[in-house]
Amino acid sequence: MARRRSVPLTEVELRLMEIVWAAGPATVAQIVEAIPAEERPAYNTVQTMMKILERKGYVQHRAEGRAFVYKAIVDRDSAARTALSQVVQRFFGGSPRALALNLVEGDHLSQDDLDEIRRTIARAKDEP
Amino acid sequence: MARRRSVPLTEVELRLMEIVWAAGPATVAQIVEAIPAEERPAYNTVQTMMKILERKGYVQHRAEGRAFVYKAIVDRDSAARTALSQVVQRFFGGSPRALALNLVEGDHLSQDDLDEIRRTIARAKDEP
DNA sequence: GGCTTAGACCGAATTCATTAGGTCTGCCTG
DNA sequence: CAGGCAGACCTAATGAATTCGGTCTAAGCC
Repeated sequence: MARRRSVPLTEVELRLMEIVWAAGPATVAQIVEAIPAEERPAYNTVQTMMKILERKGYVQHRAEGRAFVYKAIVDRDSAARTALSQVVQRFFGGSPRALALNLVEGDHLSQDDLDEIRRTIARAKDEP
Repeated sequence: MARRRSVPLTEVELRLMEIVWAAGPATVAQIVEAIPAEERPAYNTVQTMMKILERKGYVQHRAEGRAFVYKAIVDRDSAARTALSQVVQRFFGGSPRALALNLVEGDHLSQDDLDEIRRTIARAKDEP
């Protein structure tokens, strides 16, 4: 089995991935346009970042006319899971249970949140 | 109110913080010794990292004899909370509830885990 | 056919993380 | 008192992340 790279996404990389995840396959130009003008980086910057994201294994490109169309090959859920398990690994001894308990015990959640979680657990119990 | 820096901990930085959290205030020499010989970095490396951790606001030092004793000024729970809320912010739209539901709905948790979480929620309900 | 232009490619500059080598100084020991 | 040593300080080197400027090329236009 080949070694997975799975380098974590940095802030800017995530910003670009969000666009590709939301918009589907896109050219560099389209990605750039999707960024509000005030914070829009240079075309070349995005181009470089996409190349890095491809090296990291998050996207693939194919030539379409003269442009490259980049397509996500890691979905958002998967990236979220990776990021989350990083934290679980680093701060909760690799135990998602510890994290969940911490969430429930801390005051991150409202009573409504807790109720919904309880309902969800009850529901899950019925369909194993 | 002054602006907090709260830079996230990198992998190596966390490694050193774990030692300080576990052992309490320690000199650079003590921290170095707490690392298994096979993976032990140079004294100077640790010294530099501790200086960075101080700049980032995770530790403080006081001179004790000729050596600096570093003391954590951010506790582990706090760091965990920061790291976690990073992920919540980045991948769960800032909603801890979304994360909790994701955990419960995904197959990260065993039935036992879910039961315990439910019990914990029930318990929390009684002592608001 | 020459000009314009979009877009890929290359390389440079900056900043932070990580690792570590020298240097300097004051304390302790023979 | 000289030599050794611990430990702080400064500096450097490498590598990744970010940001772009320039260059080159091929397609389309006049």
